[in-house]
Amino acid sequence: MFREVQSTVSLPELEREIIEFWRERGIFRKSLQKPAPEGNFVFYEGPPTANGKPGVHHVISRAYKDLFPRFKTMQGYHVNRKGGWDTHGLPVEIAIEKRLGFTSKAQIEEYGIERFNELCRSYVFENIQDWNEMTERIGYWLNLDDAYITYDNGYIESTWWIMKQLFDRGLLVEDYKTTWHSPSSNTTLASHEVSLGYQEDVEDPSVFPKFAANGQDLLKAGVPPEGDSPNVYFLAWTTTPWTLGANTALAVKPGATYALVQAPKKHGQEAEEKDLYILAHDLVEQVFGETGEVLATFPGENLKGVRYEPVLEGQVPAGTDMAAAYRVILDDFVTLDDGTGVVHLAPAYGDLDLGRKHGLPTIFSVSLTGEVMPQVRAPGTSGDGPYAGMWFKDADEHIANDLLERGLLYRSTTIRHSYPFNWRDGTPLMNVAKKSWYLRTTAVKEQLLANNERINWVPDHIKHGRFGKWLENNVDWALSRERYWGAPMPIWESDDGERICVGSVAQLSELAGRDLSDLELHRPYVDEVTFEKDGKLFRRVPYTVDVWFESGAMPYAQWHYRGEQETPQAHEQLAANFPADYICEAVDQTRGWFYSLHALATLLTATSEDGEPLGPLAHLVGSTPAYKNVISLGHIVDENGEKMSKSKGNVVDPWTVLDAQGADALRWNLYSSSPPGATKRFSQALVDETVRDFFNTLWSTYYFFVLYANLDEPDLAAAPPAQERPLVDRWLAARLTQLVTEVTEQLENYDPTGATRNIRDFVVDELSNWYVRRNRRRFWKSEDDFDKLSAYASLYEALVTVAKLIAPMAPFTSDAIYRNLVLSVDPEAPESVHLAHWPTANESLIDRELLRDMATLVKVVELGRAARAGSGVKTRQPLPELLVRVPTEAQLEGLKRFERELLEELNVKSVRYLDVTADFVEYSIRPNLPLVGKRLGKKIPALRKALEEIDTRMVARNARDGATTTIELEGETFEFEPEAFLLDAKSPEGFAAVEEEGYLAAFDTRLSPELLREGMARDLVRLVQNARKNAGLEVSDRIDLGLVVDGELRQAAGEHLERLKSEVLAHDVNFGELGNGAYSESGEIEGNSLTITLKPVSN
RNA sequence: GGGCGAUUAGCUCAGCUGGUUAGAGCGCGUCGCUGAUAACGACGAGGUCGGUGGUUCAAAUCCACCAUCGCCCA
Repeated sequence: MFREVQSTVSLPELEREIIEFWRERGIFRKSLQKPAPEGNFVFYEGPPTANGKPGVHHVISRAYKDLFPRFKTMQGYHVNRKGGWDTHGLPVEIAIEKRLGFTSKAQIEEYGIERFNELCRSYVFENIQDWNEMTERIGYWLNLDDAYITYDNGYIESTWWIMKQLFDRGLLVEDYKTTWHSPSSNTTLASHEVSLGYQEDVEDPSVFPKFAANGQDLLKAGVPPEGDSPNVYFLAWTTTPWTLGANTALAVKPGATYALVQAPKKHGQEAEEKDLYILAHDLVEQVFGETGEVLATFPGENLKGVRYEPVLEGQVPAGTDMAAAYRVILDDFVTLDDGTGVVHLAPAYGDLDLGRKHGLPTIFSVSLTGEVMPQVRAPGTSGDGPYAGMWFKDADEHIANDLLERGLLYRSTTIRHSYPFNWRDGTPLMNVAKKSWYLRTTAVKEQLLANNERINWVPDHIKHGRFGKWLENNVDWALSRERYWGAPMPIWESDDGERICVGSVAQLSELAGRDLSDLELHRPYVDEVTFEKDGKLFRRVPYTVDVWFESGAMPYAQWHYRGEQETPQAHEQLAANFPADYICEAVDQTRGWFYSLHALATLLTATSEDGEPLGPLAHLVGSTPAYKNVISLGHIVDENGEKMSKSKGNVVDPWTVLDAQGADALRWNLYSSSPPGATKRFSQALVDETVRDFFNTLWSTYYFFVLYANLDEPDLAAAPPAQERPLVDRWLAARLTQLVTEVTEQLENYDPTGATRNIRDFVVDELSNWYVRRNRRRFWKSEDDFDKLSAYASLYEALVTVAKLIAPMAPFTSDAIYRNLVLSVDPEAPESVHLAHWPTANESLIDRELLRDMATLVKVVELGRAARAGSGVKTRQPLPELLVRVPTEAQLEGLKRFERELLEELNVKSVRYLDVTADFVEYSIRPNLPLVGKRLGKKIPALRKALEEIDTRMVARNARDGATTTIELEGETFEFEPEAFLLDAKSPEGFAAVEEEGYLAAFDTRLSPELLREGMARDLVRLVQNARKNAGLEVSDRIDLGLVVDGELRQAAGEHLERLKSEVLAHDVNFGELGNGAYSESGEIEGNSLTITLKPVSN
């Protein structure tokens, strides 16, 4: 009937069979083609780069990605899972540079961009085979045949189209940008390259330049003129003297107190002349020690706008308006922790954003190759300055010395701090403003925030935390890169600065006057395309585009979408696949892909306040974020909470786990061990525990069913409807229904942790260790066909439903169970669980009272087991009577429905139900705090005291009768409903009893000879069963049994002969030995020795 | 330096809007049970709920500060 099932299973082996089956029968393809009455569920694959071997962290994100498309497919959605590969970017270039032994960009150009990019192109798919194998092995269904690849011409052309849209709206502009620049190789470094090169404990100058304040302005500012000295200086502090020529402002802190101080002209020359200084009052002592005398104090605000003299001039670009320069500004970024509280600002070298904020001009002191410019000289002098051409770090000392000499430096010393260096050649970096192309995301900041409100973040704190804060502090997106292996920026420029942004190959062909449809859109080929327009020659700007822009363009570029040039079908395709219903990546993508998708979608779908389309996609899809639900995964660490890294040797290779425990166990462990956003501790041991705890239990339940169903061949189609089955079956149906409802809701809320834990508890605790254990006799013993068929049908339905519920999480095991159970009964059913429909809950099966009563039974059984253990009487020995008390009358009545289960489970002959006020039960009473706490407030301690002295039996009676109890507390009278109190029943004297929260179970342990003999009979059964097992018999084999027993034991065996025979499937029982090669073994029961002989007989 | 998150038993984790005696699984010990289960059941050992202070009749839970770890940014 069903395919035979082994009692233990090798999941990895099973999974390989299922993979083979999926492949042969094209199950994934069929899941895409099956009817989708619910429409599209859109999933976006965040593209990985296939250059390295995939690790556990890749497995985890793919496991989470896979779950929801499977779930939604079963719910009747169509889920197109287009794969994708990220191919461009600096890490690829660096890998190639490393292979070629290059340390600078010049070497790349010398080698040839064409050859270099060719190496990059082949490198990015170096490990594609490993990726594909891993993807298939873990059951990640993704359409890899039709994957998008970011280096494809079509993909690049789509990014061009997007850039043109933004350029035309004035959102793609060129401006200065602060970058970490390596003057040794004249290159901007990417942020992660910068962090590679940070060095601790670097010695740098620490100088205190003196900027002469304008006396008139000071007067106006209310700073009192003091003494004879005409010179009042702002005392600043800097570690980069080479930037002093680029100074255009000084900043002070609003709200802070500043001081006018008289102190020596130079540090360490106390006896000499004094100067007047302005600095933060809090820092006077730190700077001057005992040598400074505070003459006056005033708020920092007073200093706003005061002019001062620069100590060095710099190179002023043509057209720069210097009117705003050399004044004091106010800004909260100024700190009073170190320095002087007066900050020297050089917008060109690190303070660009502050400069913008305060409208300061940007002037320069050092070239991009690290040489000091000739314009750097003392004000009022002319000709090339004394530092012209000097390496900028070498100039520091000369500048400091000259300023000391000119009386414009109070002190020159050194400090140790961390500073970034070029990670390749160890030369210092410069923080410098360079021209760069920006995407003006700040122009749509409000829409970015508004769209974020429409996204469901898991975990939810990301929404207003990490992501929301990032959006609130949004700065324009620096888009251009001075690199080679990337999508080229489609901007062509004439010598006089006219720019054309090209939106398609067709447009470029038109401009160039030749057909470029075969043009390879990478450097260097695209650089070779120039054209003339209006008599001017246009060349492409030398930049590539930030790879994050490409990834963010994926919703459009994966279809090679190019807006207005497209057919209606192409528009439809885009609209049907945008926005995403679900995406999932690790938390580090918050400012990566999560942001790039969000920013581009917001820009492209923007509408004006009155709903007019601004972005080119607004008319298609309206204003929308790029995704509606997003899971941001925590990172994975080893079992000690440490980051996995090769150097620590704690990296777990996914294949060791996949080969030993299998993909389902790995997936299930990932989903259930902690919520998606949590940092995950991971070890193979934990996955192994998942196998033992969940999969083995599920499998043995399934094995049990198949084993007995194949013996009995029940006609499942003829089973009575669930409502008409025995109580315990109806209970199982009710719990199963609840489970379906809950799991569906949990998955719809993107809570795989809750769903997997919920299913695990049902399968292990309720299905296996309660239902099957309690009911197993019904499967192999029942003479009652109705009862037996009900049991088979109930277990069958539970197993099939569980197989469907776990299908999205454990796609292999679920399919193996489903296929055997369902297709053996109904060959017309879908051939894979992944083509089946998600279970629906029939709420009418949820019988609340039944659920409550079973819960009561379980509780009483638990207490009963504890009481039996405490009684010293072994469980096999029947006891005469069980005494039970439960908190309410309703529960008591309900429990009576399960009396048979109670008697069997606790091996007891009868049960006595105690009235809730039964005389020999003592009570203690506690307040039900959640209920009365708020009402009583400060009177709680008084109530506790009152309850110690109250007549507990009266309260118990009131509870039974539903009457209120009146208690006076501190002069005030309170009426308490029965629920206001919790009654704990105390164990009666002389009984083996256990009580908890108003439940009580007690045993009468007086044993009669009859009961003792029954206990012996059960011992006998157990020994015979053991002997059967030792003899290597099958469960269903029938035997002839020979018993050599004496005395009490002989009598016990005689009295319970029929039971013995049926329990051990004995055809015949002889009191004597069976000869002729019968299996034989000896044992002992209660001091009586015995010999068991048995041999199988044919049925 | 800033932002976000975490910190509960030896390990992995639950603990909802403050409220009964802080729980589960694994591991450990003792006992029991077993012809579906590499299981199961009972009992036990194991916790200053990261620390300090505060609010409250009542704090693992709320507030403040601090510490450690992780991620992101500077």
